[in-house]
Amino acid sequence: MTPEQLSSAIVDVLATLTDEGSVVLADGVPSSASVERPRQKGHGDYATNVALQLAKKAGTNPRALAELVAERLTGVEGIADVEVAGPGFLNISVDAGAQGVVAAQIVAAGDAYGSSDAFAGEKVNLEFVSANPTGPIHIGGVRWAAVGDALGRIFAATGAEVTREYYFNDHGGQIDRFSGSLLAAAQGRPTPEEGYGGQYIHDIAAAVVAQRPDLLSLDDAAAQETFRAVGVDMMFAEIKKSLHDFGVDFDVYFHEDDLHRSGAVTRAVERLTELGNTYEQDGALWLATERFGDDKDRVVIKSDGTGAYLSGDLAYYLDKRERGFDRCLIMLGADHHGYVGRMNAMCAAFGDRPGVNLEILIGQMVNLLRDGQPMRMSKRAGTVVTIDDLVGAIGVDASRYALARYSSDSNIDLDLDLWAKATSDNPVFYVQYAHARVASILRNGADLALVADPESFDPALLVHDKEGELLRALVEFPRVVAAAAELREPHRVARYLEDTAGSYHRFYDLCQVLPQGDQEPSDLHRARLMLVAATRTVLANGLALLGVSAPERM
RNA sequence: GCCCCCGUAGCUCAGCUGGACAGAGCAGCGGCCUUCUAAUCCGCCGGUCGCAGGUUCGAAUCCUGCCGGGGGCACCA
Repeated sequence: MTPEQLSSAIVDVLATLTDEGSVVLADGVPSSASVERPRQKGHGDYATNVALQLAKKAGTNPRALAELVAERLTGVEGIADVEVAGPGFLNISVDAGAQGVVAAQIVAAGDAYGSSDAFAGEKVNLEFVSANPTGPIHIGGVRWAAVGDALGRIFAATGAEVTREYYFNDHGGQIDRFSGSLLAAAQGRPTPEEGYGGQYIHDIAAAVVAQRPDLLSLDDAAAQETFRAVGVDMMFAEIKKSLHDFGVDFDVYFHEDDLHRSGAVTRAVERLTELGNTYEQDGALWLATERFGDDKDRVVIKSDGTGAYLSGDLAYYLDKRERGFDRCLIMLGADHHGYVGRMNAMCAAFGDRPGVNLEILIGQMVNLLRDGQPMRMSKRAGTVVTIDDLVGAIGVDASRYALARYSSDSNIDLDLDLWAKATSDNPVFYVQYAHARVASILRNGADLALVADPESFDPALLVHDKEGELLRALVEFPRVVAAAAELREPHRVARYLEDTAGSYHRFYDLCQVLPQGDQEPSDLHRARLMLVAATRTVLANGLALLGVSAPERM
């Protein structure tokens, strides 16, 4: 018996009561009832507040309505007990057998367990990281690499068709500053004002020179052009490799420069002009974003005739829509939150719906702590912490887990010393250890010729407190995944896994799974083995959604 | 000045989109290993949910105003 089944059982009872006239609901019978795991022990396996929510519409008091529902619900198969409590809660206890059968269902579903069709048929475009190719990816970009990729996996699990995109800003002035910095480094001059410093600039400059030895005999303009052409590609290859090593690969690397060269920018601007949303002033072309909720109007074509940064975004958005994406999500750091207003306004100016067709997610800043002290970062001094630094310090699994474990709304302080530890302080180890323990039992069981077998599985034997607790945790998984997709909050999966790992560890502590010594395997051993196998399915599937490995041994 | 995010136990954070006496991990104190991996488990200690109003049968959760922290307010990208 799952919470979903319980919900429809409650709805059925309400329908029956309505049909026979003992209850009259103003808005009719709801399509579902909220079913939750109570926090408090002694409040049953599940609790629902339907009576509290419907009492007013039924023109009665909550407890009276609850009593009516409880009476009918008690007779439903699989439900062991129903109590009315407090102001009108229904506390429901489920039959061990009805609860236990889900273990076999989870094992049968395997990799697909947790998936749903909540977003079936939707084409979702996820744009994230999109760091400028002027340096390695720093810590802020890494947060989105972890969170964005996890979100992509979660969306895919809910049936969406997901495309991951990286917008490659290879058009504007920062590329000039980058190539200028390479040239200066190659010539042994100091980093130009507004340029990029750091060891990587020297490394790339040297690599470019090695590839093009003739370079230094060219005049500065030609040399810089070569540094641009070759250096940007090298930088980009390095970024791609770092991301790949991090377990993140994009389906599309979109070049801003292409939008300008192909005329896509011109077309997008023309479209907005046809819609009456642009005007000329001071020699520039403006987009009237203020009428769509932005603070003020924005320049699209600068007075020198070149496109402002926004012009690329316009064209890029239009391009995504023309490629058939219903939902375009863009993930940005908090330092870009000023963009949200104009981007949403731009979306509306095209006649689309902001928040639906275009959704901008803002992630707050990440600080790193070492020895309890914040690490100072400076782009000019080249003391930026990069993706490779982070992975080098704590590894891919801990990096991804640590970054995906917190709400993106919070700025976070990551203690590198903690996340590097292989101890229980470190949440990723807690979860992975649970998986390793599961794997170990399954291995040992196999040695005894014991496997989780649906034929011999008797779910009614799983009557222990900790078995029930674990089963109820496992059953939550699909709801958690769906909520994580709906709310764009991958951290819910991580928190859920910690909770479930805890339930497993407690079960493990009190319930012996395998026969000991010369003991003959009993049906209880087999039933518990099925529960363990189901736990493996959930932990492995959950970790996979976060892009974190599920080790067989630790 | 305006905009966005945050403010919950000593620390780091959850809190199922308003529900029952506020949760977890760590830190502190105290327990359990001849038995499936003790990186686990159990108990104790610990909170005016920043402050003040409001909405509600019910508020950490919604609204308003303050206070504190972080990040932004270019014809840069």
